[in-house]
Amino acid sequence: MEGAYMREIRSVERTYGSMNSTKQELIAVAIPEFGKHGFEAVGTRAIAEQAGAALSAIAYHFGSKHGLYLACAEHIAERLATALSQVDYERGEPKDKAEAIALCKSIVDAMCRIMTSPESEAWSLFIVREQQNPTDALSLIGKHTIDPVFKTLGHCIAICRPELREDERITLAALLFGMPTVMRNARAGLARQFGVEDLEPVHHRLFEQQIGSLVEKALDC
Amino acid sequence: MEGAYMREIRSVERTYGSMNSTKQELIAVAIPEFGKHGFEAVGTRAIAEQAGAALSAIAYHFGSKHGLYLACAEHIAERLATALSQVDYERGEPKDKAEAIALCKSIVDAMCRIMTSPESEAWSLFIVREQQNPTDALSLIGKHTIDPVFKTLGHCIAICRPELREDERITLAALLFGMPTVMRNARAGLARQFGVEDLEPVHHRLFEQQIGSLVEKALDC
DNA sequence: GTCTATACTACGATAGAC
DNA sequence: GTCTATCGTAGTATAGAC
Repeated sequence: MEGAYMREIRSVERTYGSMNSTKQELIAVAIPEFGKHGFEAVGTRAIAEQAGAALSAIAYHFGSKHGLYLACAEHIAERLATALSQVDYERGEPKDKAEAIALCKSIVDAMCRIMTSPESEAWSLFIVREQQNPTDALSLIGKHTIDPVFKTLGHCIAICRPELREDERITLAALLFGMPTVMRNARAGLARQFGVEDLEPVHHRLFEQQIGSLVEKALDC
Repeated sequence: MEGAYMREIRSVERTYGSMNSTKQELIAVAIPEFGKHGFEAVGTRAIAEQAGAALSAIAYHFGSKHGLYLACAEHIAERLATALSQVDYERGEPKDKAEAIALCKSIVDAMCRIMTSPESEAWSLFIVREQQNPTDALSLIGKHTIDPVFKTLGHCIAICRPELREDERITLAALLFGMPTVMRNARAGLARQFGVEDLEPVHHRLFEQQIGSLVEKALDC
């Protein structure tokens, strides 16, 4: 569907930059940097240089370093929303236990993929870091995308484990939802346990399997 | 047991400083600051001021800001080791499945307590943060205290779930061990779900319960 | 062992030329 | 829209008095 013409346009955009290429380049560079080292640890000069832009470009496009950070957060929130919405809408309301379990597994699976896919590696780090010490707007933005999924998870748990109170359901939902983040947060420690430099796709698969079976056990009581 | 004499000594120590009171005060101030805001975000001037010491005291006692950070890590590693060793040694080798499950639960419970106790709140934040982007010496120090516990966990899992391969056991151990950290890492998001400003002891108890039952389900297949 | 004073570097933000 | 140049502030580190 994509002819040579469009490919050329895109190539030109990449090479010489049109529209807001600097703006987008700054965001593209900043996300992995903020994710890896944290907001304060990253300097505006380093970001600008890596993006091939002048220091003042940050102030021009985003007002301040913090503005750039927020722009990164918004960019990630959009991507995350689309990644999670795929799961939500391909299935209807779960009617019985089996459907509820399947839906939960697909949600947790989606989280696993988000946390492990190399494409999204940069911003999964960003999210985890921000989740740990939430700043103003970002937590609000992020929650707009996470809340509906969380609600669905709670609904499924209510179907599978009707004996649980609401606060117990919330707690369980948080645990299931949070498990995929364990492999992100404890990454360095885990790599040591496996005797490798860094986690590989094989280990991600192992995690997905174990998490999946744990979700089943948690719901099929 | 503490007479006026000792109280006076202590008062003198506080006021004029003897031995290494400034040194210890600097560590005591730095741990929660580094934990809350991260290494780069915390200023040496702020730490010194809060500790009632001069800026140069940091350079004198620890060589540099990074030296202070390492000293904090060592201090925490000691405390963590004692907190976890209580669990390890009060029980012998687990001989049957029931004993293994009980030992696992006590380990995970200990982690929960470490993650939630107000006393250790400051350094649980520090640990989680460091675990996320590990720096030189600290990860080595921390692992010396965590590895034995992790090994015990793997041993218990081998007893309960003999059908699992070694890499699967490691994965499961990491998940069980990591669950208590979920409530730390996702703290802000969780508080929103519960509709409170910050997590309260009630919520911590809820987590401990749900985690406990999840551990049982994971092992009692 | 702890303080004051200071040198040096790097940061974020801004002004103004093109 | 992007650059260069510069301002004020803050961080680390050191020298020297007490």
